Amino acid sequence: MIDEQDQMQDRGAAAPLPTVTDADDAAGGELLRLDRQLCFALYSASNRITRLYRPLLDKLGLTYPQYLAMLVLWERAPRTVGELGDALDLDSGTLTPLLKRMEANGLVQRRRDPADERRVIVALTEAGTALRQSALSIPRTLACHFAVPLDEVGPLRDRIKALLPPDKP
Amino acid sequence: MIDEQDQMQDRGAAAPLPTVTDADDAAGGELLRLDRQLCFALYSASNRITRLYRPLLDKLGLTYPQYLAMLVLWERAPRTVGELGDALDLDSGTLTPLLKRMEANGLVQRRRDPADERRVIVALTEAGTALRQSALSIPRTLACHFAVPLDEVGPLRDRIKALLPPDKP
DNA sequence: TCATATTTAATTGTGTGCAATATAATTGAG
DNA sequence: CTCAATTATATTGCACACAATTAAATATGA
Repeated sequence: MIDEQDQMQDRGAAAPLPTVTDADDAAGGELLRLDRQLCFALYSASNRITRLYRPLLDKLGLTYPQYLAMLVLWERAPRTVGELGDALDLDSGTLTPLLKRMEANGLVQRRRDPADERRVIVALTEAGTALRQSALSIPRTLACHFAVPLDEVGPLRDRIKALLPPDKP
Repeated sequence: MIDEQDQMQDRGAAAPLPTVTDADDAAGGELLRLDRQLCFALYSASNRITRLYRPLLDKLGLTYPQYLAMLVLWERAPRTVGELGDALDLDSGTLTPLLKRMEANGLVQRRRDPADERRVIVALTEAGTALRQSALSIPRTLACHFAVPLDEVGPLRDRIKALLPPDKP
């Protein structure tokens, strides 16, 4: 009853979304609304987080993707470009120039693997290893910006990780 | 007891993360692990979704950010560049060239607002309006890739949207 | 009114992302 | 053993993102 009345009210008044009709809805029209997009929520949140990291990472001389690469290398180094790409889900077209910039900044060293000259081994320099100390406070600093209870961050992260299966089988 | 034994076991064996110690953990060291990063989950999921959209959007002659701009314009057009930027959380440095490419492709028209020459009004062309029909099937097609029950997509999306407050107050 | 401040886009420069392609090294079938 | 696939990385070209700056138009206040 109430629902039907509300619907008729919406039709009767000037439609805020003139392209949306019953047939349109059946075809998927209302699924095109921006506020219904999970993908836009992810895209927008990712952009926003990168902006939050920037002032912190500027002090370390890192960009956000470079910071992610350092996280991987701080866990285990040296690694090949391919291993780094697997960990970060990035290809060589992204990583090669990124790693060259990091090498120019003295954080990593790149060299061919003598055992297989196709591979390039990425190792941390002294400066790269030492930089980890300056990064220790970053996760907690950033978490202060989250408008969600801390105990919900873990479950939310795992939900997002479960959303899409790996695409390089 | 068991916890302490486990810890000592970890110490005794070759440490998989040699930089991680008690003092390090206290300082936030384990928070640097990539698999603990909410931000990387978002970053990676966003990249992956863009790759999933690409083959679908190629058929419409759109990139993923261009598709998002079209979603906004399909809901209400014309709009100014600023309104588009508010909706998408993007600035003119991103939107101006993006909209120029869309104009070159015949999807939108850009013109100065006669009432305020600072503003640029972005309107849909016939082709831009018509393209919506071809996009109707996209959300459902993409949802098939989600490894999460459909009734959890909405709550997950709202959780992500609530994570970070708007940064342009 | 008129100089100053604010607003709105555009421009510039750097750093990603990624498809497509290229190149060089290694593997493997015959 | 050899040469055609395969593998690992690099290169090229295009399209974002965004900080910083510029430029033009409008609003504002003394």
